[in-house]
Amino acid sequence: MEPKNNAKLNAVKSLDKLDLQIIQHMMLDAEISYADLGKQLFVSGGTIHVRIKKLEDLGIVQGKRLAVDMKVLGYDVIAFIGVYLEKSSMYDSVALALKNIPQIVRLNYTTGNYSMFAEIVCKDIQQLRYVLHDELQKIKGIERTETFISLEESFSRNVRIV
Amino acid sequence: MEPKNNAKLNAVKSLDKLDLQIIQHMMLDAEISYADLGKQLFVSGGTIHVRIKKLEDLGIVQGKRLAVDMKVLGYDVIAFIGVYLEKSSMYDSVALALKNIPQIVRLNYTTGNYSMFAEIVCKDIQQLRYVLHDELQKIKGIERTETFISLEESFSRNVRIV
DNA sequence: ATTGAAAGAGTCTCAGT
DNA sequence: ACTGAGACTCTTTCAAT
Repeated sequence: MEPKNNAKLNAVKSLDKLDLQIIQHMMLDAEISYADLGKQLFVSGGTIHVRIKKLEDLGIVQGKRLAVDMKVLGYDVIAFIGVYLEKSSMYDSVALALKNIPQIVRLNYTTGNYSMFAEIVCKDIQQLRYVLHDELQKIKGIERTETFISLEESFSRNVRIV
Repeated sequence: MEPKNNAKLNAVKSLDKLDLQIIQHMMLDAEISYADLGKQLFVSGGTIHVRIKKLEDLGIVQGKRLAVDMKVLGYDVIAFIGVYLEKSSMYDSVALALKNIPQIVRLNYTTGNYSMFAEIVCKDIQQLRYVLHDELQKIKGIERTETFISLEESFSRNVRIV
C-alpha cells in the first residue's frame, strides 16, 4: 500500500470555493473554454487558467480522457469477478498476473467474501469464457472465482462534489 | 432494456484502420493536437478533424471527461455492493431509488448471486455506514446487500483495442 | 491574486486536387 | 477522400493593479 501523499493532502485544504467550482463545472463539461467558464464563475479567463494549472500541478486534475462507446466498437460484454485467493499474501503476484490480461480493466483489493474484485471487458461471451477458463484458472494463488455478467448498465457517473 | 442502435452498429463496420488508430491514440492521450496526431498517422490535421467529427456524429466518441483524483479531494472510500432483490421485477424502481443517492456512482443489472451490482464513493466510513444502513435499507424491493470495501485499487484502465 | 491584452497554438472551413 | 492555407477561437504569458 502506498503511503498517503501529504503534500497533496495539505494542498487540498488550501482549495477555495473557486477551485471546487471549477472542478465541479469541468466534471460536467470538460470541453468548456476558460473564457466561458470564467463568465459563469464571474472571473477572467486568465484566472481560470492559473487555477487549473495549480490543480494540475497538485495532481488533483490529471488531464482529460476520451469517452468512447465501447459497446459500439464491439466490446459489449462487461462482467465483474470476485476472486478467492488461497492465501492473501499472494495478492501482489496475482495482481501482476491479472494486469497482464488486457481484458481485465480494473482490480481492487477488498474486504468481505472475496479477496479481490476485478472488472473485465470482452468482445463476446466466447472471449469471456476463454479468459475465465483458460487464463484465470491457470494463475497460481487463485482458489476460485465467481462471475457476474452485466446484462445492463443502469448508470455510471462521477460523484457529486460540494 | 434499450434496443441496440443499428445505425451505430452498421456504422462501426465502416470504420477503417485510420479511425481505429485515432481512437487508440486518443484513448492514451486525449489532449494531443490534430496536427501532431496527423504526423504520427501520416495524414493531415484536417483529415484527423474530419474523422473525429464523424466519430462524434456517430456517437462512438462521446467527448472528453476530466480526470480528477477523488482521493485527494477527500472521497477516498470506494465500495462495491451486491444487491439481492425480493423480486427481479422490482429492478426498475430500485434502480431509480439508487440513482437518487449521489454517492452511488454506478449500477449494473447482473447474472449470478446478486440481482444488481453497485459502486459507491464516500468521504469516510461514517458516510458509507449512513448510506448503507439508513438509505439503502429503506428502499422497497431490496432484500439484503453485501458490501466489499476497497482497501486498494491495483489498477484501472481502458480496454486495449485493435 | 486578478485582470486585460498581445502573442502563440490549435480548431475549423473550404477551394483545389 | 485528402491536403494546405486562411479565418477564427482558445490557450498562454505578462505588465499593471
